[in-house]
Amino acid sequence: MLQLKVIREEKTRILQGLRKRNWEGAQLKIINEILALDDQRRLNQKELDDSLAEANRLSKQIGPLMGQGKSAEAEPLKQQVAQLKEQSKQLEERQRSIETEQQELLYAVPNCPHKSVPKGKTPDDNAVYRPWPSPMPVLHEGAVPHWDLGKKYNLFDFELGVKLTGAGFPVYRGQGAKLQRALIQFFLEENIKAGYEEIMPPLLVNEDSARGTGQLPDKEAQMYACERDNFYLIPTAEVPVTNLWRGDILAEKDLPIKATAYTACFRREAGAWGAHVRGLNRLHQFDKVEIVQVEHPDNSYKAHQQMIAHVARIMKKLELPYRILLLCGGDMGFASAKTYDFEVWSAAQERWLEVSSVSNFESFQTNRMQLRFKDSNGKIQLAHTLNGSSLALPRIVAALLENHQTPEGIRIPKALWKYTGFKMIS
RNA sequence: GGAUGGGUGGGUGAGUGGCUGAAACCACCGGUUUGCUAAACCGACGUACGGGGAAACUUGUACCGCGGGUUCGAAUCCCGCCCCAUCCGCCA
Repeated sequence: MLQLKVIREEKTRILQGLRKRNWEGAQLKIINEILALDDQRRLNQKELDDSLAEANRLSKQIGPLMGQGKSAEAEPLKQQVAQLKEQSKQLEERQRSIETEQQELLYAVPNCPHKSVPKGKTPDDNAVYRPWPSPMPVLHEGAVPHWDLGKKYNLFDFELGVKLTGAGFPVYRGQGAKLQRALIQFFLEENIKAGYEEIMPPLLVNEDSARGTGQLPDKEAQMYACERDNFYLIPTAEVPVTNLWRGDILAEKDLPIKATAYTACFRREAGAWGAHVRGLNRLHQFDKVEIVQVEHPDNSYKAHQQMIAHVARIMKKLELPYRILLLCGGDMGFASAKTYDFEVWSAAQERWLEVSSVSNFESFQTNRMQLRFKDSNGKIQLAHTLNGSSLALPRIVAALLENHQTPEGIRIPKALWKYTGFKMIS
């Protein structure tokens, strides 16, 4: 969530940013409501503190009096304290209700887009930040989509997944299974080479963690929940990995923290099914390697660019056509200040598929999870967090199969050979 | 699932209901001393939200797992919850 201090001090900038997210009159009023509540909160706190201070002062006099046996003199003091206490209780209740209301409003406000984020309402308004520079690949006669290739070479099986679990839970097998493992290994190794520490986190997290990265309270419907134990299956490794530092106050020299993790990801995606979800395009369970950075606010945008360059390098090694989009205000995630999407070309479906979303959240997540650092002046400030996929497997597999298919079989890019152990799927 | 013991500052760990925001030690930071390093010594050393101040800083309140209660006054007493450790059972 946005920092109160920032809303107070940079209201104009925040309002401008929210307009970029297509917020209008009524919604924008929330900002004023938050600020009005803040004035109330501060006023009320002063009153409360004064009341408590007076009660403390009087209480301190009572002890000695009782010790000296002057209970008659203590009696009126006791009554005064009792009165103050009653008053404090009311003020405290009021304070609590103000804070709750303010908190709820703050939760409803998305991150303020960076000034470089373009205006726009839908995915069509996203800017192509880096187009694919070469001509699109031309497939041979009789080329087919990945779901047919999967069947033909026995790489994955959706019917079996339905038998075991339900739709959206594919079973990978044979070279298909090994390809998954090879990609995971490849991505992790690339990330480690780039200075990321490998993390293998739990796949179930508690409520605090889900709240820390912003999955709760709003996106409850997206996560699978184990109600009995109050755990959630992670929708992305971002959740457990970022929460590793929840509540910490880091030293400035600890920054940046760079972490990578492979995990299975679980998404309910309720109601999102329909067109364009065939095959591996959209699943309830999928594999993903994630990169996360905790950065100094001064460096987070530089880090953002480095992450993009890093993901681009991996895409290149996979020999797949891709482009990078700069998302418009209307298409950005709730918590993000700036997001680049990587899209891979699916040659048989003839459309772009999102395979990575690299975002700078600035202090939106860290404010919620109180992830801070002590700067060189000894001041404590919120760190910035960034994350991105490097990469999500299913659509990469789809593109890989489709783009690299030949009449003789599917060509495996050279970078993967040492992980797959085979150069062709046939 | 059963039994027992625990949750105090970055860590270890004291704490008879008022003098405890909290001893001591370690770590960290600043300094002194010393060819260098080490050691020794001295000092500072929590967080949040308010008030005052341009700032350094100062001041109020809250916080000893969380939430309630008793009391003029709670880290300390009472109740509920959560979490952790160990042992037993089950188990890859």
